[in-house]
Amino acid sequence: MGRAPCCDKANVKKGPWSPEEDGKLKDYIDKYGTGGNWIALPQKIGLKRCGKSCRLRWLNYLRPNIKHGGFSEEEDSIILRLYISIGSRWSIIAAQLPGRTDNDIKNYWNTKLKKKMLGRQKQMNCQDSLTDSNENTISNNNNKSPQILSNSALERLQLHMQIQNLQSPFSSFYNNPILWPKFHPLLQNTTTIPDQNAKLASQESFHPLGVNVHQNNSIKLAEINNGVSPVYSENVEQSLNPAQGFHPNCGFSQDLQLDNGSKELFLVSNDFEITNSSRWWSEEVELERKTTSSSPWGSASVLDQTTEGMVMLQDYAQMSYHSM
DNA sequence: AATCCAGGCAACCGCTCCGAC
DNA sequence: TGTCGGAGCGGTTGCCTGGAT
Repeated sequence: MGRAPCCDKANVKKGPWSPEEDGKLKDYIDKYGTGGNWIALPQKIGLKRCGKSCRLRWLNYLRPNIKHGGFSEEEDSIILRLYISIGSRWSIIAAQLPGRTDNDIKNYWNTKLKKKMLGRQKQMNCQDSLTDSNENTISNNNNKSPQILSNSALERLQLHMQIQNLQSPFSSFYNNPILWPKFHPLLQNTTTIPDQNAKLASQESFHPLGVNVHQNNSIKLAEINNGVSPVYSENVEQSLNPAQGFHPNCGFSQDLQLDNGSKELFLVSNDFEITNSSRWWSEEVELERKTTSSSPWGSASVLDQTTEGMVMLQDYAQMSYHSM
């Protein structure tokens, strides 16, 4: 038995907003605010729109100081680093970019930035298949059978495979579905765990990388954000709270240490050499990386590529349970 | 000039969260 | 403590536009 719809679908207008509708909505909110009830708002104004639609229109388009398009390199790097760190939490990412909306950032990532970062993906897959046919059997199977996974899952899996390259000394170890069947992307669907807590609990025991990541190069997430201001907001802090669904310990409880006392998130990185075959970002980005004194990921030189990979893999672990 | 196709983006859908009762 | 309903979020859809053929 589903929920009652939030509005009368039959009598609600859909599709693009007209300038008149925009004007009505903006004028009303400028004068009276939203009144804390989006559902009732369209009736007050006389708009034949769903309240949710009004809210979306206001937040994404009519709200003052909204910026559209023209993302700067700095914004690119912030988006990239946050996506790697926390995944597709667009609202949290948007909170770090004044004037940007979550929808804008989401669209920008899906249409441009992601492609930029995955630019070398195909080429690298070809190289990998020549050098390590055994290890890439699963990857090749994915390429041949995209229907097995959704496009997004496949894409994340491809990113994941790149991270495995980053962790090359152990990749064949933890990529082995026999050793880690519960967490293998192609096998995890065969594992039935009744509730999310059980999934999270089971992930806590997954430490394939724990054997080599404990070194002393701690960084503060705040420093990732160009050292200007803490990258986390109250929302981020909330999202990092296991009770709120984000589990910082997903597979990496010893790598991610949440210090609630100081309200700073510490990540632990390790050092290793970046080679062409282990690089997952595009040629374009790599060129920039080599030609600039600071990291192309922004001024956060403390965020080495290893950390990028580590946190992205953690994020992948998150994705895994969401897709189950 | 007409058609096709891919990219970009606004908007919708359905789900979860969370506060009020 | 449980239920209800609004708010918020992320994924997805579908339309529009511009470039290629």
